[in-house]
Amino acid sequence: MDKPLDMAVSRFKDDIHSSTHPFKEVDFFSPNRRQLDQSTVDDEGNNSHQGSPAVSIGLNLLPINSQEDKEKQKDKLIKLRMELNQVREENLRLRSMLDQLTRSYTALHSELRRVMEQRAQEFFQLQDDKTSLRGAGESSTLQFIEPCPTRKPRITSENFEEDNIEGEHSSSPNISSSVDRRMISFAGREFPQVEASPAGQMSPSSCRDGSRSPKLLTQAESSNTSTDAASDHQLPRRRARVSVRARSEAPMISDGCQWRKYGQKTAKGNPCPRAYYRCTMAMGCPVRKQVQRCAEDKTVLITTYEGNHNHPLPPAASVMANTTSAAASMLLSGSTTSRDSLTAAASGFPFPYGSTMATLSASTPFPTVTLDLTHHSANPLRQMQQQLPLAAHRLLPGVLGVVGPAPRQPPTVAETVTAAITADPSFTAALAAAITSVMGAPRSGNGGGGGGSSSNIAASSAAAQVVLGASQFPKSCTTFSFN
DNA sequence: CGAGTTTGACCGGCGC
DNA sequence: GCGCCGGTCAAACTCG
Repeated sequence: MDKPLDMAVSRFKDDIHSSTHPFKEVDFFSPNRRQLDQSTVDDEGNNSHQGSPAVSIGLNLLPINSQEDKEKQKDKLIKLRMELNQVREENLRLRSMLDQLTRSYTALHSELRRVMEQRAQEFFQLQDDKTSLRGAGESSTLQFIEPCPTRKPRITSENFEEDNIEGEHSSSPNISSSVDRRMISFAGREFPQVEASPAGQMSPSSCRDGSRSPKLLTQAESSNTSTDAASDHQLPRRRARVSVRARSEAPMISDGCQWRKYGQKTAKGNPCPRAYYRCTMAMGCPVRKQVQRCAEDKTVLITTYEGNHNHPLPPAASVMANTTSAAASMLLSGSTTSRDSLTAAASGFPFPYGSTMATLSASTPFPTVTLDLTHHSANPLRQMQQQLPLAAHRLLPGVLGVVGPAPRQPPTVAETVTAAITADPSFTAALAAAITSVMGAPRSGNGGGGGGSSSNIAASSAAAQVVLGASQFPKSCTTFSFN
C-alpha cells in the first residue's frame, strides 16, 4: 500500500545525492566557520572577498548595482508586506471562525444530548402508557431495575413549573441558555434556581427553603414507589451519579474544577469521612461531588460526581466533566433500565445484558456509574484497543464500517459494558483522553488537592478491561473497571 | 479581610 | 413513633 510512497521517497533521496548542487549542512557557530564560509563561497563561485566572514544563507544579498535593482527590491518588500498583512487578516478570520465553530459545536453537542434524552423520555412515557393499560397486576422488570423511585404526574407538573421558574431566575450566562438548563434539569433536576446564589449569601430562611426544596423533590420522587413504580417512572427525572475510583495519596483528585467543601460526614461502614464539595467555577453551578476513601483499600479515593456543569470548563476539567456527564447520560438514557426498554431507547443500540448492568440499582437511591481507575495493567491502551472495537463492531457496524453479522459468541459482560461506553462517542473520547493522559503521566504522589489537570486520575493508572463489580460499592449500580 | 474549611446541629427519609 | 443515617447548613475558625 505504501510502496508508491516509498519509491517516491527513495527517488527523492537519489535526486538529492546525485544533484550537482547537493545540500550542505552549515554550522554557523562552529569554530571552523571561516573554513566553512570559504568552502561555501567557493562552491558558489561568486564571492569576491575571500577570507571574509561572509555567510551564505541562501539569500541573494549581492550588492545592488543600479537604481533599477533598488526599485525592484522595494517593490518586492512592499509586496511581501502586503502578503504578510493578508496572511495576518486571514489568520484572524480563521481564528474567529474557529471560535465560532467551537461555540457552535458546544451548543450542538448539548442540543444533541438533549434531544437524545428527550427521545428516551418520550419512549418511556409511551412505555408508561402501555404498562398502565396492561394493569398493575403485571409486574414489570422495571420495578426491579428502576434505580430511582418514581413520581406521580402531579409532581411532574410541579417540576415543570419549577423548570419554568428556573428559567426565569437563572443567573446563568448566555452560554448556558435553555439547552444547558434543560440538561441540568434532566440530569440533576434537584437544583432549582436558588442554587444560583452562593450559599454564603443566602438568608437563613431562603437558604433553608431553597436548599431543602430539591430535597423535597427527591422525597416526592421517592414516595409512591411501591404503588405505581411501573407506571409512573420518568427516566429523565432521575439523578445520575458518576463515581470515579482512583488511587491517590492526596485528599482529593484534581479534575481541573474548583470545589468548595461544604460538609463532611463519617458514613456508616467506612471509618474514613466523606467530604462534600460544590463546584465554584460559576455561580449556581449545580455540580457536587463526594470524596471518600475506600474502606477496604485506603489508597483508593472514590469521587462521586453529580449534576452537569452550567459553565464552560477548562480543558483539564472538561475531560473529567465529559466523562462523567456522558456516563451519566448514558446511564439515564437506558443502561439502567430494562432490557426491552433499553433496546428501543434513544441510545439506539441493543443492550443484551442491560438488566445485568442495572441489577444493583434497585437498592440504591440514585443510579451510579462507577469508573474504576485503580487497576494496573502493563498496557491498558492495548487492551482497550482489543476490547472496544470488538463490541463496537457488533453494535455500531455502520459507524465502524463493518458489514455483516456480529461475531459468533455471545458477548461477555465486559464487552457489553464496553459497548455501552463505545456507543457514546463523547464518553469514549473523554475516556480515551483520560487514559491517554494516564499513560503519559508517571505515577506520582498526586501533587496537592486542588487545581491542575486530570492526570492525577491518570496516575492512578487506568486500564481498559471492563468488568462488572459493583458489589463492593454500596452505591454503585454499574462499575466499569479498567483493568 | 475575604475565601475556604471545619464541625456540630438540623432536616427528612426510611426501616423497625 | 423512634432512632439511624445521609445530606446539608452555617457559625466559628483558619489561612494567605
